[in-house]
Amino acid sequence: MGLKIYNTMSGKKEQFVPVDGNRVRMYVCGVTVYDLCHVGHARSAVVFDTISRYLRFRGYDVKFVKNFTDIDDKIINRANEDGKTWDEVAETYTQEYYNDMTRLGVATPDVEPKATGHIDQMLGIIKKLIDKGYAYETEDGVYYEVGKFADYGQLSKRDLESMEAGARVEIDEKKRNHFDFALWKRSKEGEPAWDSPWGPGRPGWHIECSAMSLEHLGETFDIHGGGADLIFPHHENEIAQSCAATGKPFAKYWIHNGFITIDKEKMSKSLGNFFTIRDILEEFDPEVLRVFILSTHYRSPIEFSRESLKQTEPSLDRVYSTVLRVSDFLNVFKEKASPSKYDDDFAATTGTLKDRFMEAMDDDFNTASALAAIFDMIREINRYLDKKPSSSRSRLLVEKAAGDIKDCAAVLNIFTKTPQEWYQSLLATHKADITESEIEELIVRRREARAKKDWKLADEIRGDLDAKGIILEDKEDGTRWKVKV
RNA sequence: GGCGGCGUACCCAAGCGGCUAAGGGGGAGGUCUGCAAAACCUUUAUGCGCCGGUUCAAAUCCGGCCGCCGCCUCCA
Repeated sequence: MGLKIYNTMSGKKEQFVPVDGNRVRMYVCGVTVYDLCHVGHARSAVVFDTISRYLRFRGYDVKFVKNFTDIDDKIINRANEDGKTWDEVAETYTQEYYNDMTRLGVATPDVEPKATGHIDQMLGIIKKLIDKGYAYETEDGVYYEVGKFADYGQLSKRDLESMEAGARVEIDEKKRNHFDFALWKRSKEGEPAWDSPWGPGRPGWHIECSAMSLEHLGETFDIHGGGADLIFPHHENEIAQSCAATGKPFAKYWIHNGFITIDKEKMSKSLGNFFTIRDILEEFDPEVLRVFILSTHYRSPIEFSRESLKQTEPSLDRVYSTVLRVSDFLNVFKEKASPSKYDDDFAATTGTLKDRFMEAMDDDFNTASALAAIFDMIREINRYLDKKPSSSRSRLLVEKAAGDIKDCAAVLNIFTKTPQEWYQSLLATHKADITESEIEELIVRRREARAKKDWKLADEIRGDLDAKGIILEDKEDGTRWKVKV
């Protein structure tokens, strides 16, 4: 079978075959560091983080590059508004970005190039494009002439004529075609500038990705990703620049994630209908957001709401509850019985998890279906533990099943906490009006009451805790507290 | 106007021609429990926006219609 990936270029799922043996080189467009990230950015980051993790899990030797756009108009505007310099703004929001990503469990890519660190490479490409006749100079700077690139529009499936008809942009007389785009912008007085053969200025947006992918991954690489809104013009323009400059194919597979919507509309800065990552993480554990994102296929839109996030919480709780149950089982395990048919049945279902998980992930990274495989296994474990197994095989079987779940969950980078950490996190995000030690204290008092069969007091304590969102579970070896979800 | 996508139970969501339409949440009933909780069991879509068509067979393919969204301007 093997891995299949939906390629925006062909509009179909294709068998994934890397350009160079087992090596996979992928480039993902990162963020422009001029403001805090919202959950739309979180989705893109989580999706490509998961894709890179799965490729590694699949045994590929992955080199993952994700850039920072640290110079552009939005950054300059922000700097002017805040009375800071452009690089202070970029630095501030780069740090904020790391802050958010760390909490979301998004691994740091192998290389995180910055646009301003690759000005020379950009100038080199621009020069090449001018020499080859793909670019021209105006009084504003240097522009790419889209009409010169025969395949222009191949990714976004559009042609220049039909775009002209619907164009809503003002016509810039200095450009030969209004879809021609800036490679180099001459700086105005007081704006940040770098020296170039065309005068002091700054790079256009698209050229940075061509330069950084070329520098770190070479002329042709495997995967290029980003949000679906980057298909046009950004990725179309990257293709035009890179292919024209190198004469080689650019990226082999184009992967684009769908949007997060609010009231069916795309979440975006300009519409103002966004939630920042940190606002959401005030109210929810990061894994809740991560599972919420991965519950939907990466290309489909996700309607965002707190209600949906609240619906996701119990599903995580179910997993942690089982994890706790498994460790309790292993801790007090004593061999008593001989192997039975329950063991055989459980062994049979246990063995299928990874296969089902991989089958789902192989099918264009179907994380929703992959999660279902994990939940099925959670049920199987619970079902098995309900039988109070105690054969010599039981211990190994449960350990194996739990280990498989952990392996699969590691690809999605979820269920990484201990149950204790999970409940503590819920205590914090739910803003429960009680501390852990207060809960422990009440549990002790209730235990004393129960020992005296004072059910009235015991139930009163349970009731008080319940009112504060805390649930008690009486087990053979003591009482556990959980946060109501 | 051009191009792309979406519409599956009370909610979220897989499914891409063929086993009883995954999985999670919620509801109802039950087992277990001092009472609970958790867990498990049963149940909750003869039907997948609507209407036709192709096929032995369609949520899945084709045509039409309705509703919604995205890109074409910065945008993950």
